[in-house]
Amino acid sequence: MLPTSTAYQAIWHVVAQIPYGTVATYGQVARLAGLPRQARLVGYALHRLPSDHTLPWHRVVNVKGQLSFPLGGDFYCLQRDLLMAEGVVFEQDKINLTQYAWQKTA
DNA sequence: GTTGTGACTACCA
DNA sequence: ATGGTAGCCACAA
Repeated sequence: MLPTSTAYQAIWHVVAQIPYGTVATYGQVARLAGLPRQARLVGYALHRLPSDHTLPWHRVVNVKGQLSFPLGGDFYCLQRDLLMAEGVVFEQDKINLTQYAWQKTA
């Protein structure tokens, strides 16, 4: 399959395409990036973002519609704020995926 | 080289 | 519904 660096770029490319005000799951991003079953790698790719990133990483959440951070943590609050700034509503620390999930570009 | 960990999911009890 | 387990893969120690 693709070299690791290329896989990261594919992931970043997909994340960059997530529309404003919508979210995608790690698994979905992995699939769209041509990396099925590698949701974990997506998390890793985002964790390993270069310093000059300008990527909407906050639009990627886990399949439960929750943030993959400890509740109340710094990253948690940051991601939540960024999403709320885009009009995404949190209900009980969760997002309604059926409403905000990214419609895969046919 | 092996082992453990992590911004994950799917499957099964 | 909830909780444990297995599969995935890159990376640090």
